Amino acid sequence: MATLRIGELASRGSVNLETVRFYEREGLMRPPKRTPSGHRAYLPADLLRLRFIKRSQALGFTLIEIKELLALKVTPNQPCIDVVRQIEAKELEIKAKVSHLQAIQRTLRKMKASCEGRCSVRECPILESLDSERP
Amino acid sequence: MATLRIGELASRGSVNLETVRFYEREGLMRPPKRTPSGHRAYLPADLLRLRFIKRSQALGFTLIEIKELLALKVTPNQPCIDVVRQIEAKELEIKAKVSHLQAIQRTLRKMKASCEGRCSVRECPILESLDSERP
DNA sequence: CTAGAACCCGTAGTTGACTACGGGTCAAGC
DNA sequence: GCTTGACCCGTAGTCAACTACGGGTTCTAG
Repeated sequence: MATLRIGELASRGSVNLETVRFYEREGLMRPPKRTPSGHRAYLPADLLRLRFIKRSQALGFTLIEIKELLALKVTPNQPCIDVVRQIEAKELEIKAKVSHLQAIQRTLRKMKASCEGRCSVRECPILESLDSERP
Repeated sequence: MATLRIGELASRGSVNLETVRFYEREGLMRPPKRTPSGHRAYLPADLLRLRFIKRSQALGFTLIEIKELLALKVTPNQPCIDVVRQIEAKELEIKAKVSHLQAIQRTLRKMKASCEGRCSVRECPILESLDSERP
């Protein structure tokens, strides 16, 4: 069947070739078969796996978490409840990040409202609030 | 006048002592006067400066950006327009981050809605979508 | 007077996710 | 047959923001 060399795999997965080797070292990509001369020969399934990694990453999963997700796949008959749990945990995490950022947004908006940009640096209320406001 | 040793400054600023030295190396904290034996002797203004750094950081500014903000303060008669610009740029940046995270949230919610956690890993629609959905 | 905390310094290690380097081998086209 | 590009490997460097280490001084309380 059609195998892919590492360069092909990398470009079809839109990642750097070194990244593929890195994922192999980190245990995210499985070590592929080798040609007699030692070059990596990937199967189409490996491209799927690479894309799985990139998509999970785009959803905010760390490489460690992705490794966990991939580990779940090795027992295909198990119920997928752990997958759902991972998704829920990530949802909570992202929700927390969003509220944190929104709190920052409110503070920045207040700061901007306090100054028109026409006062001097010495008396700028924005800089003053950075000096003295609660952290 | 009352000077602070580095340990005092660090604990009043709620940072690690090594962090203060690090900020000095990085040009964020000014090198303080020294006692005859070589110990750092900080002035109250240095505590303000340290807090300025931490507060700016809590608002999402990087150390490099904070250095820029601090640099603005050395010309106290200049208009503060650049301060306002920095705030506005950070606001935009955070807004972009929030929308990115919200897009992720929507995807995660859809995923969760697609599976009750009772199917098997082999056929779990969440894992399938991670395999095949657009990145 | 001495134990032990607090300080000094330069350097190295941490985290996460890559990315690059250098020196060597292999494969494909002309 | 030779050039050039793709691959091999292990190691080291990058970024940000610290944090720790080790070995040496100094200060302070009992």
